[in-house]
Amino acid sequence: MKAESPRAVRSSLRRLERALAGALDLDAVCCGVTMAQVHVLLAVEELGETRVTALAGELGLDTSTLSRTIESLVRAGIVERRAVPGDRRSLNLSLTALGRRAAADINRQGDREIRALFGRIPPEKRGLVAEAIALLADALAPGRGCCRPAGSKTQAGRKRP
Amino acid sequence: MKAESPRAVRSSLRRLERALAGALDLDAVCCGVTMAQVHVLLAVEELGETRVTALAGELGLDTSTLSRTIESLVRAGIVERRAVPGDRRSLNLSLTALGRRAAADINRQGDREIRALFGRIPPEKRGLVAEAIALLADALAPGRGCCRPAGSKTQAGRKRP
DNA sequence: CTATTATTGTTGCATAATGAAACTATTGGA
DNA sequence: TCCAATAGTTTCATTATGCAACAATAATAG
Repeated sequence: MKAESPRAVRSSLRRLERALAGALDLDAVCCGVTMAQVHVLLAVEELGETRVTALAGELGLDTSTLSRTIESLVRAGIVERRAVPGDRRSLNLSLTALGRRAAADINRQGDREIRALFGRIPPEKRGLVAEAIALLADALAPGRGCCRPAGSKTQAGRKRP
Repeated sequence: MKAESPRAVRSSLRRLERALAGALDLDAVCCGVTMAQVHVLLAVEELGETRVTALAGELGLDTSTLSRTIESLVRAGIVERRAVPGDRRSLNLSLTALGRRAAADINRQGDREIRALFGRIPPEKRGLVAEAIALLADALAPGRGCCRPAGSKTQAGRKRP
């Protein structure tokens, strides 16, 4: 089977998917925040000031999911919601001082893990892997959304008239 | 920032993680089974006859989680549990005819998506990306398990004497 | 200017996925 | 025989998530 046969690639991608969830996230989960919180926290750090809607687009999540995750980060004193002068519906999101410290901790820890990870990759392949990760992430990011699981017997959400 | 700086790599890996969950899984989710079911289904297909315990190790999941997912696949007529002659505790897992058809469908669909994905990657980079995926999956697979989220206020599980 | 429509974020409901501990049945020694 | 190890299942709690309904506000049509 050729190395880049779709089948082999998919098999590796599935392993990758599982391993990423269990490796990247857990680093941070150990630091007192959950997976979802880390994603949001670091996204806010990268984007600077944002809104719930922008963040939802960035992370590919529903605004309701984001709203709740942000609420938890606000309660934890990590994220700050500030009113936007011109529009009373919108809220600007930003990291608090505590949030910036948390981000720094998570980044330190995460960077360590990445170095450990790359330590398990042959030196002459490291550049290649780093480049491929970026290429893959770019190629995957655009296509999103498809349909919902068919296992659902009942529909979620309300139906009140 | 150098392309292979830990920070840049992590950023891409986070995007990759999200995108993978939203792309790979959803293919299959569209086919009437859930994410978790697809992982198990394809793992059983790849491994041939297995047990719950072996599968749990392979996928990095708890046996209780696997047990439930398998139960659902059995109810769906996709997986078969057969007694093992020498040991009445163990059960051999295998795909039914329906399961093999489901796997074939999922694989066809998945392969299409991989080809589409690679279509969005410059031709001269495709071999590199395929190789890197395998390298990464291998480097990530070993290290597993760490600790649990700190958000949990109460402990799960029973405490009955 | 008012009525309608769109946008922003939140809340209620349902579901999927998951781990840990307790439990059941069975097996293999000491 | 009695006890420890093993295989799988069940119970409970929790995180993460989406959809639909909602409230408040803004923007636009008439």
